[in-house]
Amino acid sequence: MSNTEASLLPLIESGPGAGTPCCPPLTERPFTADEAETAARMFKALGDPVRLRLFSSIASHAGGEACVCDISDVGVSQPTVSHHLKKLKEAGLLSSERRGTWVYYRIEPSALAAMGGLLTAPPASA
Amino acid sequence: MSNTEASLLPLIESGPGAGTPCCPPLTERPFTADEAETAARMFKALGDPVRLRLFSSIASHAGGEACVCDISDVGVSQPTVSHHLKKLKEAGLLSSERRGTWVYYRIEPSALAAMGGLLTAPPASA
DNA sequence: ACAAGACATCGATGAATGTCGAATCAAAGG
DNA sequence: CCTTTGATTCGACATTCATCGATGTCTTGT
Repeated sequence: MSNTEASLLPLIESGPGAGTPCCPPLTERPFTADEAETAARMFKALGDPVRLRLFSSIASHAGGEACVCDISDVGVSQPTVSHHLKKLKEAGLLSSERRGTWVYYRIEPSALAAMGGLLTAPPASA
Repeated sequence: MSNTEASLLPLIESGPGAGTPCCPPLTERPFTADEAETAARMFKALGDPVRLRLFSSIASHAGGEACVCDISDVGVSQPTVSHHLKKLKEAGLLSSERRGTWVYYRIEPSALAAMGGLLTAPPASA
């Protein structure tokens, strides 16, 4: 009931205005403090080996989604897996949905695109 | 343990074989433990607001390089700036060179490309 | 109603991290 | 040689983080 996650600002807008990433490419101009704060949250979310394996497992799964039971074999305990999935969800990289007994996690494509946009840097055109 | 950094594996090959990134795209298949360990180091390096501002400042600077004195205005002390630049260098994202009084840091383009490659994910083709 | 399975939350703990001031090193100039 | 300026290293500290076992919640099947 405690909707703690509602207080977290979404890193990627999912409603109208979607497709407008949080920040320009890293090479375009120096980031402001706010932009850096926002973008760093996403990078930090993927800056852990366990989270990266979980994310990769889900992303490469059929349909871009997977149930927890299918990706829990990453060498850490079940509560730890749950903890990391929560972190990825809070960073806006995943969304979850319960279907019967199982909970399915799904990749948030816009977040993936936003991070790719930060690193896509063709400065030759300028 | 004097040469601590020498024990760190390079994240990006800079000799022959350059252009072969450390890992496939995140969406291609589940990462192995080793791949996750390698890729997570790069993401973690950019997972700090100060480091992200420093990196962005250098990347957007003319010539893709900048001296420390030009990018030290990020709200933290100068030793802290030096500390973060060292971290970025250890992650393979920057290289440094002393020219007279000043030290210049430069973006490592292959590292930027490698990270972009991880996030470049057109799963629609499958 | 009860038991079992899947997943989340809680509380604790050891390790890693970001930050600073002081000290140190390196180059340039008087 | 000594001082000044730019940058790194050192030592210390507070905070954050990853991890675990125990417990709680939700759903299904008996």
